[in-house]
Amino acid sequence: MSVVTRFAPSPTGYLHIGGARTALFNWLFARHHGGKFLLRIEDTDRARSTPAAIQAILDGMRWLGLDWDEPETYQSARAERHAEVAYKLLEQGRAYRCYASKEELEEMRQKARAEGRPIRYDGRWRDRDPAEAPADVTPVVRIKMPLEGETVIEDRVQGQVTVNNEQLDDMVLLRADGSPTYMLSVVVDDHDMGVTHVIRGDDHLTNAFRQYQLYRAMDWEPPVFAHIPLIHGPDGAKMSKRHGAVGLEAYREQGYLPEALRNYLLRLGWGHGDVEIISTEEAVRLFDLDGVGRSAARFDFDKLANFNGHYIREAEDSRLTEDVTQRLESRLGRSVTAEERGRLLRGMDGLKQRAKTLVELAENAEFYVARPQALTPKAAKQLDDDARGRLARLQVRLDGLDDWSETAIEEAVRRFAEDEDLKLGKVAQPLRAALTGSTVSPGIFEVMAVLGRTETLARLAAQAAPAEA
RNA sequence: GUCCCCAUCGUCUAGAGGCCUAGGACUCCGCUCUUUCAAGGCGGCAACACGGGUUCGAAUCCCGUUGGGGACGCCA
Repeated sequence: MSVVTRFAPSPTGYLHIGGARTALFNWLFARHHGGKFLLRIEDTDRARSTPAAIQAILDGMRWLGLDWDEPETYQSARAERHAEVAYKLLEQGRAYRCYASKEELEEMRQKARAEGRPIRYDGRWRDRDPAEAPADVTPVVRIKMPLEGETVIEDRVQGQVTVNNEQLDDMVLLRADGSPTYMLSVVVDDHDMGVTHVIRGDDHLTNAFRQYQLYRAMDWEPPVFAHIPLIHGPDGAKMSKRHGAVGLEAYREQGYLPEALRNYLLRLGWGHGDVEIISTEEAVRLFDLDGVGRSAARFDFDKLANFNGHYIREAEDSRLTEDVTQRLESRLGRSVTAEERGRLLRGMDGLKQRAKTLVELAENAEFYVARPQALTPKAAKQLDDDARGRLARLQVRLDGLDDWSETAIEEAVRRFAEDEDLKLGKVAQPLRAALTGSTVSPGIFEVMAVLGRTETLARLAAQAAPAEA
């Protein structure tokens, strides 16, 4: 049997981090087994689903590199088929019309809560004669759940999970307006789409019992269920706005690389021995449900940042330059010239060793594009009168340098330091401050080479003491 | 309240009865390299929630307690 998995987000918010991981696991599982990965938008909540949210999901999936195999399905387009299934159940006597009003149901719940009883529909119309139906209530269709026995699910992650059938009430399949409920829709869609493995968040575990019974009522073979634990925020509570990034696009803006997020998300709740850094190709090869843990995981931005730094270091300079250029342009409010872009590209290798996010990378790269406006406090400290005098003398030396290669520059500066009987740091730090406006940067000789002779000398002149008398 | 699930360093995890004086990664702290900062290398702090069993032997199996999470909609 070929594997078919699916990711079925509801477009009521945005694609959040938990959803992204669920999507990733489904994608990996399908790819690992050479099966299909499908995307289904559960937009049946007409009131809350928005086009913007659908777009955010699609964009997020693409950005994360999770490609789906067929055009995505929109659940709302399949309402007729869902209803058809419900009517069939009705014909077979496996479902019935319920005329209980909303007020009546609310009262039922209140009472149950007050008496400390389970909050469930009591099946009052299950065997009642439809002739008794009130004329002013349009009925809903409810499924007849088994009254006794138990429902057992062999969950691929949680193991054997059992519930007493008394716990399962007769859920609504079709609303009064004839539209299908989520419970009906998922089951019908998963069945019709040929989904073999339902991999989803833990929060659906109790739904699985109900859905399992629906499959049985239709005489369909239930899929394999795998309920993966939820992701919590650093404080142990459910991930929410308070925890910073909400939608996937926020992670993108904050400068995380998709491959880094993929790797990090993979390691949240899945393990394979001691390996931490796992390329996507490797992940496809190694991933299986056996490695999925059963307890909830907390999201740790520090570790994500660490992974991100790793992938930034591994990324192509041209790709990083492209991204950084865009970030700098919006930061500077002007376009980056070809020459400046060339500096970014040449300086990228040195730059990328020192950044954990693309935002940081762009910040650190800014001096290559724009002359430092204000010195950082520490940099200002480096440029005392002594240092400025030193720079002036160095400037003269550099001015006469024919070969502007990194090695030639280094040689010249080192010799200068020797001649002045100074440690290299005494020359390098003021130099760094003058050239970058900061005390932190890539290797200073590399910076000089990348900046070029003209620009370097110009920046030096701006900070050096006026020529000695 | 009822039901379901979970429980190893601060965090993510390895561990499927003896290999565990519990391993790795992130964080933090030293040292090292060094023109700064990173990265790297070396070292350090730090955990089997608790109580009962089962067994020659339990982090690993069973039961309970505690703690955490989730679900109880004509939302998905």
